[in-house]
Amino acid sequence: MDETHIMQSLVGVTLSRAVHGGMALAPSLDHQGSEDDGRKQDIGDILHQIMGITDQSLDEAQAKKHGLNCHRMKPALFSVLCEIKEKTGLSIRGVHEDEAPDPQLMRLDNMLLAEGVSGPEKGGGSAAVAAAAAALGGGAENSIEHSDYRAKLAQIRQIYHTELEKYEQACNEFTTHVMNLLREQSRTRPISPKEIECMVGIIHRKFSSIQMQLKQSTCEAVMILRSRFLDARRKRRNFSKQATEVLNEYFYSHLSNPYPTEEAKEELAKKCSITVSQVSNWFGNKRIRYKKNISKFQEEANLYAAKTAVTAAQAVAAAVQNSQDSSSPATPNHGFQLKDEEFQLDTTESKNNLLTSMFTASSGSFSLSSSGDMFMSMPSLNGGSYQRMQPNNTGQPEGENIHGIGQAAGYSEALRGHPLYSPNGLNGNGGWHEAATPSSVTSPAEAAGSIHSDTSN
DNA sequence: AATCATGATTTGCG
DNA sequence: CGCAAATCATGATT
Repeated sequence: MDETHIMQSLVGVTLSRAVHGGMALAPSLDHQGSEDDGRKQDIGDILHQIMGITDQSLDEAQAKKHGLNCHRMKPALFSVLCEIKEKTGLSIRGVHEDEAPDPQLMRLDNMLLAEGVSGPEKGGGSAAVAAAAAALGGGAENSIEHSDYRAKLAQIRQIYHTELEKYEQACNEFTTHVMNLLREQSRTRPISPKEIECMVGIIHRKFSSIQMQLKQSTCEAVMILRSRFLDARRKRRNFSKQATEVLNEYFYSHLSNPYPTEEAKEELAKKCSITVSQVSNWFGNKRIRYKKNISKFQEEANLYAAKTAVTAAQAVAAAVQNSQDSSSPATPNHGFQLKDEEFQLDTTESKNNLLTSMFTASSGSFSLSSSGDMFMSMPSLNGGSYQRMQPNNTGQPEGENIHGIGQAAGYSEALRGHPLYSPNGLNGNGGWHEAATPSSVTSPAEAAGSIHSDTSN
């Protein structure tokens, strides 16, 4: 509106100046199409005419202007204009000196900074990417997505900066032009420096609103990019083998109560480089799918139970130093061969210590309330935190104690197949294990027995 | 391409 | 809010 008007006059001024200053327009158009002389002649004629008109009108305008400036009534007119202006008092009207920070703009700025779009060239960006990666879970396997994400982010950043610079430049240019124009006009009408300042302020505000739009759309683009890359559902990745291993180990060793506490979830999440909610998801899925048909998971259960058992057995062996048994030379892992994986005893140390103390303290039966969870709770260093009694399974702990040997019952819960329960799940009351498989499990039962005897003696 | 496996989400309950 | 169950959606396998 106003600006366009100003712009037009501004263009007029600059053009007239350029022409008046002796800049020839002809040369730039002269050297094209040199083959057709007649036509060139025509063009030349037209050009001459145009130039003539321009010169003429310019001179005319200039003369008029000069005449006006030199008119004897001019000072009087000027003073009248000043008076009117002062009376109407529209000189410094609506000057927003307060420079409102605009919370929304601040928000956008902060976000862009956090996303690494603005701010330091690479540092912030990679940090944001790293955070995104952490949220996504998984360590090294999704580095491809990282680079993809980073590339796209860099692209956005590039566009953002280019546009921002363009706006900045355009703003400055325009401001300069307007200021020149106003200064020029101040000779014929009263314009105070304050007014020029005000005008500049208006221009800046206009441009900053455009900038905000840019920031807004950039933010939007980043959000879309983020959601696209972080929406795990769209790009589902299987957990790493090791993570599944850890989770399964926990699950099967806590089969009687596979509900990890918040702390346990955090621990598992850390171990598996996944998020806590992913751990929760995993256990949710696992529980439901295990329960749905246990037979399908029997093999897996045996495997992990065996693994735990052997792990424990090894630990026990190490602790006891084959001092007291020797009564059962049968090979400990007879019934279940560990397939291929080796299990890391990263916490063997603590386990050994604990087992040692257990054994040295008492060789009899341990009346630990939830011995079933014992062996897995050991490595977690915070011992009892995993033990959460399920109100429904009232019969369980005692049952294990009936067994007499806490350790054996502990790590071979799955192996035993819960012989103490009625086959078809005595608890239809909604508790875990209402459909526990009967002792069908079994084949490794002897193995459990062997270990049992191993350790108990 | 069918099918299964599996992680994530939605829905409904207490 | 945490869970179970149903469901969706994608990855892997055949």
